[in-house]
This record gives sequence, structure tokens and C-alpha cells, in this order.
Amino acid sequence: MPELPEVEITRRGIEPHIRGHKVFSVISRTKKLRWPIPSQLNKQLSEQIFTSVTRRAKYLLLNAQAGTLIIHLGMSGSLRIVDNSVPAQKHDHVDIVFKQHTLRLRDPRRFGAVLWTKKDPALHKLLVSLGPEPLHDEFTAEYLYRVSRTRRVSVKEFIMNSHIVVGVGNIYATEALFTSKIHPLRWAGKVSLPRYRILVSAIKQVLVQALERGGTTLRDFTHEDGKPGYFQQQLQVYGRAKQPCLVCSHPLRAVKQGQRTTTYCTQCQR
DNA sequence: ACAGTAACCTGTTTGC
DNA sequence: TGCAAACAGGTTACTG
Repeated sequence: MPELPEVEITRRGIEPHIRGHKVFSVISRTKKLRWPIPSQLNKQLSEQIFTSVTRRAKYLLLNAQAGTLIIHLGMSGSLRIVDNSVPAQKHDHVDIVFKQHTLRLRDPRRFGAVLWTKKDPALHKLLVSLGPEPLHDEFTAEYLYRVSRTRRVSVKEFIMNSHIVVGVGNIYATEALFTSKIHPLRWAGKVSLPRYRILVSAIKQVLVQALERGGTTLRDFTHEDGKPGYFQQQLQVYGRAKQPCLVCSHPLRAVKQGQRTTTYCTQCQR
């Protein structure tokens, strides 16, 4: 499912169908995803008009007058705009119903979240201590270098830590480290400033390219209109364990880091 | 504050 | 072919 580009593409896709539209009703078919779905959503959202759809990290924020609906897609979530006549399927957990169309959340693994907050969503417990957005100017090599000096965690786990920087998931962390020629198991505190400059550029570049190509489609990610993304064709190391490195032809190695697979080149990455 | 691990859940792929 | 194990795009919570 979704890494940052996929979430942003989803945001852009649904926004025109949400902003300025009045909610007719909310239907929950599931009690909880990662956390309980607020039981009063229908009462809280009915008759509300959404004023905007924004994003912080991988959280989508549907802003209304009375509060904000926070949606996270987890590992397998997707949002679609469907006509109100389209019947819900097995893993369709929540519908936000408008006059003629519905925003439908599907999430087979149920690692996603639907939350409601009446305050500034930036102050919500889950959002308040997040690191900078990777595509914003405050995400710099100097920042990463400064906050990493005492850290013995691997650089790969470090850049995937949302308290350090948000939105860098397993695919793009793996790809950015490969193009930066940095060994994913290296301690974050032992990466030099010049190499963090290369890494920060690589992270920004891979995310922008994925956005431009419409995201990476693996299994179940599709756009809100059902069309796939095309970034998968660009992947150089992710999912290519044992296959030859595209730079030096040495077979790529896979290791586990914090339950996630990292694929890298033992020759190119140091 | 930091590091390491388990947990949440279902569908698909892999290996015997 | 069948079955069980392994694996999957994320992130928090808990333990030491």
C-alpha cells in the first residue's frame, strides 16, 4: 500500500470530491481498525461541510467546521470515490456518504485508522511529535546530521523513524540508501555530513519521482479512480534480492531490520 | 532518551 | 496438489 507519494496522490484524487461537499451520513461496518472507530461519527459529521483535505505525514486530514477526520491507510488501506449505488465489499469498513457519491475506505489488514478530533489536528497525540516533512525545506542534511550524532540505530531504521522524518517507508528508504551508496546497517551516528547531503537529496528525489509517476503499485495500491501507479518500474533494489545489482552486477542481499526487509548491494553500499 | 521486540490483521506467495 | 510457513507498502506500545 501506501508510502508518502501514494498518500499524497490519494489526497489529490479525493480532494475535489470532498472539499465543499456536505456529508449526508457516515456508515461504519467495523468497530475498530488499529484503534476504535469513533462511535459517534455519523452524528458528528452529518450536515458538516468539508473545507479542505490536507496531509501531515501519512495522515489524511479531512477538515470540517466542527473538527477534523483523521485517516491513516496503514499497510493495506485505500480510499475510493464511488457512486452511492455501489454495494460495499468485504473489507469496506467506512463510508462517508455525500448526496450522490461516497468516500469509501477499504483496508483488508485493518492497520489503518479513522479518528475524529475537535482541536487543531497538529496537536493530536499521534501528530504532535512527528518529524519534518521530507519534501519541506527544513528537512536538511544538517538537521539529520545534528540529531543523529549519538544514535547507534542503523541509518535505515533512523530515516524510517517518523519522529526523525516522516513519510519515508520501506520501499523509498531502501531505494534512497542504494542510490546514496550508504550501507543500510551503518549506525546513523557514523554517517558524515557530506553523505547525509547525498542521502537527503536522494530521499527528496525518489519521493518526487514516485509522485510524478503516480506512485508505486504493488498488489493493491490503485488511484482513487482505480488506475495504477508506475513507479514500480523504476525500483532498483527493492524486491530484487539475489538478482544482480544494476550498477556492479553483484547479487543483491536481503536482511531484516526491525521486522522489515532491506535489500542492498554489499559492493556498492558502504 | 534510546534500542529492541512484539503487537495489530488478512491475503498472497513460497517451499516442502 | 495441498498445506503450512513466510511475507507484505506502517506505526505504536511496551520492556529494559
